[in-house]
Amino acid sequence: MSGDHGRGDSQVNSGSKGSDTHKHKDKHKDKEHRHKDHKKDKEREKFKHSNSEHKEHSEKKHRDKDKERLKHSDSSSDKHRQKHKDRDKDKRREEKIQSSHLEKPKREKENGYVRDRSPAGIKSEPEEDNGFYPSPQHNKSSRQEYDDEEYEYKPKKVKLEHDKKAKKRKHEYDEDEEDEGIKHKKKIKDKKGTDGKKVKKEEEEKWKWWEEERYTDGSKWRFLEHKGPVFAPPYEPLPGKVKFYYGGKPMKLSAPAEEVATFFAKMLDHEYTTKDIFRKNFFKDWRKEMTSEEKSVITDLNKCDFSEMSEYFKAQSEARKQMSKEEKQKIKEENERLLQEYGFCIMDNHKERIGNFRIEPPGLFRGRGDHPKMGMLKRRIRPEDIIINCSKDSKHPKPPPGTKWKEVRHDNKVTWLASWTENIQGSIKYIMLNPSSRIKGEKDWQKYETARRLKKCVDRIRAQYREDWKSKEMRIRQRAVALYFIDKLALRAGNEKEEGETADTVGCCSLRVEHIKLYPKLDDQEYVVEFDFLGKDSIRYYNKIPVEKRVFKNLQLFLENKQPEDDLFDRLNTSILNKHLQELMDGLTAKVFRTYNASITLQQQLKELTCCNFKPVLLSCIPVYLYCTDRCHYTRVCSLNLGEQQRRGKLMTASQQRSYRTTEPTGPWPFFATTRELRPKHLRSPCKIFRTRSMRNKINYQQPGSS
DNA sequence: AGACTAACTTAGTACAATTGCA
DNA sequence: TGCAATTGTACTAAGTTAGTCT
Repeated sequence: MSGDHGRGDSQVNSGSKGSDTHKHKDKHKDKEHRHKDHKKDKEREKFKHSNSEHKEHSEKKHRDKDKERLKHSDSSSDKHRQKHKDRDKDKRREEKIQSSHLEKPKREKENGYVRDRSPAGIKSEPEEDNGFYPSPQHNKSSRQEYDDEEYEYKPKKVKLEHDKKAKKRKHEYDEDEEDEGIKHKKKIKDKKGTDGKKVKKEEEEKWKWWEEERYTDGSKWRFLEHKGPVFAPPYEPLPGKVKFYYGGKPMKLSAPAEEVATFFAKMLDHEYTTKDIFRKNFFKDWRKEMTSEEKSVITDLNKCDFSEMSEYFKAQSEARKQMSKEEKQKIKEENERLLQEYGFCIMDNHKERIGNFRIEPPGLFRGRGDHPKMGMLKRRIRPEDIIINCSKDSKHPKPPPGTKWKEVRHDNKVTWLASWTENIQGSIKYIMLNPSSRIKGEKDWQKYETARRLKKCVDRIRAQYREDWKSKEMRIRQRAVALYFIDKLALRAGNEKEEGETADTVGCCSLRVEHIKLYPKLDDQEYVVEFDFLGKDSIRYYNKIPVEKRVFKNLQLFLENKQPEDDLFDRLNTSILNKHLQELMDGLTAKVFRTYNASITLQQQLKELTCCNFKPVLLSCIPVYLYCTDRCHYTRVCSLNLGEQQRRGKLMTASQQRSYRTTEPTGPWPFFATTRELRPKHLRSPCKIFRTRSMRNKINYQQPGSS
């Protein structure tokens, strides 16, 4: 059964152009009407029966009226559509920014992997808080055997060392630093000197975190020390000769206004700056930075001439390209120095690479698709905005002289090192570790393990949702059809989004009537559903796919008496769906289907397409695409980021190894091959494996069947 | 039950670095 | 060997999920 689930999807990158066709005619007028945040009604009614009461929601009157007419929603349950749109967002954001995060103990859910609960709760007092992982060298015995049937992570033995002195830690840190820092440089040298032995030795020294046990108490670490983030360099005013003109006349701007103007000038060649929303948002925010005189003069963006600024930046970037080798080397060294100083942290007793240790610099917000906030000013983040997370007994990072952190906290239930609240959407941004870190790798591993468990019960789950297509209850039918789409078409869950805050994109649960078309017959196929919507990142999803008759009939039912802007699945949301999935399998959520189906597809395709008896595990950052000639579509099967060192040395980090595990049990460990090793001789003709990004771009623009 | 949102994963884009071809 | 094409990496936007509060 699993075999017949071909992904018939095709993504067509349409950008904002595509989205135009998706706009509702009366989008603004009717904002209220089709706001996606309205909550679905309490679901009580039986599909057939309906004597339920009609809840009144005055704001939704029109819509509710329509709903009332729905044959199938007879029972009453009009959607409960509570609006909160009109809330004062700014106020909320303000509050959000001001309110400090509360440290709440959270129950760690391990997706069902770790069932044991270690009694070793973690203590927060420095004297008692110095548990270190047993070092890998001394922990060989804890090596995990891979067993498909009963694979489980074992709980990490939590060794608590009392009173680990800062001195000792410092010592280890230094040692580590020396170790890693020198190692890194050495490695490069060795590479150059083709000294294979040393490299090999270093490979062996790599920390095999996956052979160790994991925390089971929900804590993510015992000890965390880092140097804090690197801030964006301060604004450097333009040289006097570079002028801004307003209405043809040169005008000297105040530094804050000039800085924001340079953000615009730097984007002048970009299509963004021609978009009305972008210009409007930019101008509004820019004016906030102006002095009152500037504000009184500069009233029309069209009269602003940034071209001299723009030319200046172009010249600068040109000059950068033309720099001498020495100069370039100097910059490289400086970057390396910053990386060495701020790019690593000590988590438990290992030095780990930080993913993004630089704070996002100020600039203009570039949303994707038709984002209502594009062009808004992303403000400069100051130390006062930053919450630092580290262990109490670590050497806390120092804020830049004369500044303070917003807060220093010690929450080992989370993985981030620093966070701040961003001003565009009011969301929180984090500084976290690199994918090669233990903490990311474990999570990744766990993800694939969950997918592997799904493999064991996917037949049951599919049988179940097929059965549910016949349910008496509308909500169950909707749930079952949605799940079928998620499984068959690899659609995303599709959360509801707050209108006006983001681009109008949807996923499965948030599909609207206008996003599908039903064709009882199309060409020589029956029961064809045509999907046309903007998904994540406003990438257009366009697909025509034949579905089973029952699904088709259900869809017809769901569409009855609905307006184009109404929800297709009006009795469903991601929360309902995921709760259901959780009951079907521990740890199962909608996204697991994507992981599972991508993995199984990769595996099947490799099996089908390769003729050597080996399991290639793709080892480079090159995205690999498999072309399924029978279905006329391409599937992106994988890509990953491999660090420079690994790439050069052809080493694979643990997390990368995990990333490439597919749902099939791999035995002790698969034979690894890189994409480069996946040569034509390994392939069955006439299959095609594409590995280039340029190919991906071609693929993305390709309509299904048009190849 | 729904609103809110913290925390984390996924994924596109820009540009730097590297490769490969004439 | 020089330049165009391709690939790698950093950055950060846009998702998902689950916990908590009302």
